Amino acid sequence: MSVLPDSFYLRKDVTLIARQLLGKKLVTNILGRRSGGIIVETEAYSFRERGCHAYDNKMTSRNKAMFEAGGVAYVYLCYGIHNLFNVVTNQNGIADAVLIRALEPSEGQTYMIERMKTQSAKRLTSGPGKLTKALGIDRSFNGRYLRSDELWIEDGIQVVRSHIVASVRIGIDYAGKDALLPWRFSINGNQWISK
DNA sequence: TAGAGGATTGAT
DNA sequence: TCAATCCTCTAC
Repeated sequence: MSVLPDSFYLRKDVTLIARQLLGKKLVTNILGRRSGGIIVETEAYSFRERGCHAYDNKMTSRNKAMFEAGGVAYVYLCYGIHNLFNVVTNQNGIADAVLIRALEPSEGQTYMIERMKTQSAKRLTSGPGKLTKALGIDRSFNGRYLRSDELWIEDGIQVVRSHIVASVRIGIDYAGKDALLPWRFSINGNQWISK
């Protein structure tokens, strides 16, 4: 297993990176409690379209991590309840990011069950707000380097192109015609995709 | 500085 | 279908 290099994130095509993140493994190691899973669902966001927090290059205190050079995390609070985890991409000053929407757990399920306060190993990480909770990711990870000791993404499984499904993104009706962009990517038939 | 609303989720 | 829940952004 090898941790993804900065060059993976620094590329300009955010939808290509969103596709290539499928099959990669997101891992946290918090206080020695290591857990992680294979990425099975992503969404691309770019400053060029209205679905993005940094649309039109507008920087705020919330989204400023998106303007960093690719290879850091952008974590923010949604609906006052859920932490959502994004991978920042592209060069410094260009606000593109990929939202990680679902994982297939591959290690540390015991810790995930504990964090989720559930008895069941089912659907632990099948949604953007759930996977952050299961992995222990909160807003203290905002701006964190993705090759750090507590958080990283490494090589996982190969996903062939024909198994990748593109569809419209979730919950951005306010984005007008940009809401119709097919920038949500998932692994066809995977059990862990969000509903 | 007040008010509206959100890249969600789980219970009803 | 709806409430939970609070931060962020916008308008005044």
